[in-house]
Amino acid sequence: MAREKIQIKKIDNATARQVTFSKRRRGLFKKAHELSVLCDAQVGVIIFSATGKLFEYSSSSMEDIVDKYFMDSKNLQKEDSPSLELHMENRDLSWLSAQAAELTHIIRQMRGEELQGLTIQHLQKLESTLESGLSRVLSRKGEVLMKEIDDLQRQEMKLMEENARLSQQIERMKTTTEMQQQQGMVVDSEGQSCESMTNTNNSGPYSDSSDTSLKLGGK
Amino acid sequence: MAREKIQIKKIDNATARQVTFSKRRRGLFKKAHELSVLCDAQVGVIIFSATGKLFEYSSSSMEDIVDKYFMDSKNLQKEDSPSLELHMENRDLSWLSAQAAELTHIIRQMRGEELQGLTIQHLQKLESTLESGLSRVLSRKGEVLMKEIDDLQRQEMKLMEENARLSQQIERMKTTTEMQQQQGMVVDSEGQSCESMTNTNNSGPYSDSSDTSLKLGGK
DNA sequence: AACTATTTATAAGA
DNA sequence: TTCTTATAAATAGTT
Repeated sequence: MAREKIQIKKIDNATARQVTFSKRRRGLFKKAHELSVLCDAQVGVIIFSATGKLFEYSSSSMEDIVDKYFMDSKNLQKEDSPSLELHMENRDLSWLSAQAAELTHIIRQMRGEELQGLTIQHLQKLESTLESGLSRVLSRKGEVLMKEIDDLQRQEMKLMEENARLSQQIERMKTTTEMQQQQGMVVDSEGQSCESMTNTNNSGPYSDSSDTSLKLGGK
Repeated sequence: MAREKIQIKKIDNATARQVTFSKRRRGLFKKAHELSVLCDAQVGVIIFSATGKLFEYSSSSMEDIVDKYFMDSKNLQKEDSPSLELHMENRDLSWLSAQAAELTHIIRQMRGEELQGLTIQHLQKLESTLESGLSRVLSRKGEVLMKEIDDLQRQEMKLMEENARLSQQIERMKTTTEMQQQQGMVVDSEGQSCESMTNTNNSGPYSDSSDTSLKLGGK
């Protein structure tokens, strides 16, 4: 709950996990204590770290609390063969399932489904939530598009510079070739030199356009 | 931790104490759950309210945790026995937790939060979802408002008709009274006879209207 | 139950 | 670990 929001899942980094364990353990014990005092309740907390180390807090004798717990929970176990363990599991599962169903329902309502039974007030709230969400999405889209355009412009600049460089190079090669020809040096026999000749032919004042079209074609 | 700082001592007001108990109990369980997931710890919390009611949270079987606790606290060996069943339980739980987290994330994105990293395509999709959702909500709101207006208009009509009837009745009663006065009938002496006289006076061709007025009075 | 003004808890960084 | 600090969460009092 700070600096950045975190997902509630096992922390990968072992060191960070240990640090968080210490901090949150202290926080949990503090909260447990406050609850016991503020509301005159009996509270017991047992924690085993991943490495098996025990930590505990209890507002009164842990033994008393646990004894009382088992007396109570035995009374609750009447009709079922499933152990207490399964009870817990089912409770947690059903709680989470309910949670998920609730969230799904909210999403559906945001999509404009399952609106029956909503009061005008609810609809109004939904409307403003959607409006602000939409406006944020639009704004974000604008940002992303602007960035995209910016990137493209930079890329364009780079390519133009590159083209200019290439043109210059070709210009220089042409000059060299001409000088060589004037000096009676003719080199047409081999493939490699022929290739360079072809490039030379494409050169001239419009050589940059050819590069651009290649680039565009590639995209 | 809000509005005003409070001292950590028993809350005097019983109602306030009960409310705080509910709120903080939920908060404590949530924190316990987060600690168990984030740090891969086993956590058990037992709470008895001042009235003796039991509340509990445990990341796995409370029985296991308590057993382990007593083994540990008696300085006996510590053991690790994550049964297959527990493994399954944790898997299911974490799956559902992940599900819930995913749903929450979707909702946040629909509210225009947590949009970093979304591609233009994603943003576009989000935008159209929000737009169609918004338009459905607006349309539903329109329906609800129209129905509301319709109901109000019907009610208005009813009331106007009723008013007309009542006005007529009063008009007639006035006339009757004047006629009685002209005939020299004066009846002002006793309470009981006066009452019966009144009833008698209300009888006749318009006795049904009196029923209506009584009904209105009762509303 | 829902709403906020505040207080707390705490994640990341030093 | 401890301290700091920006932020996320919890929650006291209210409606």
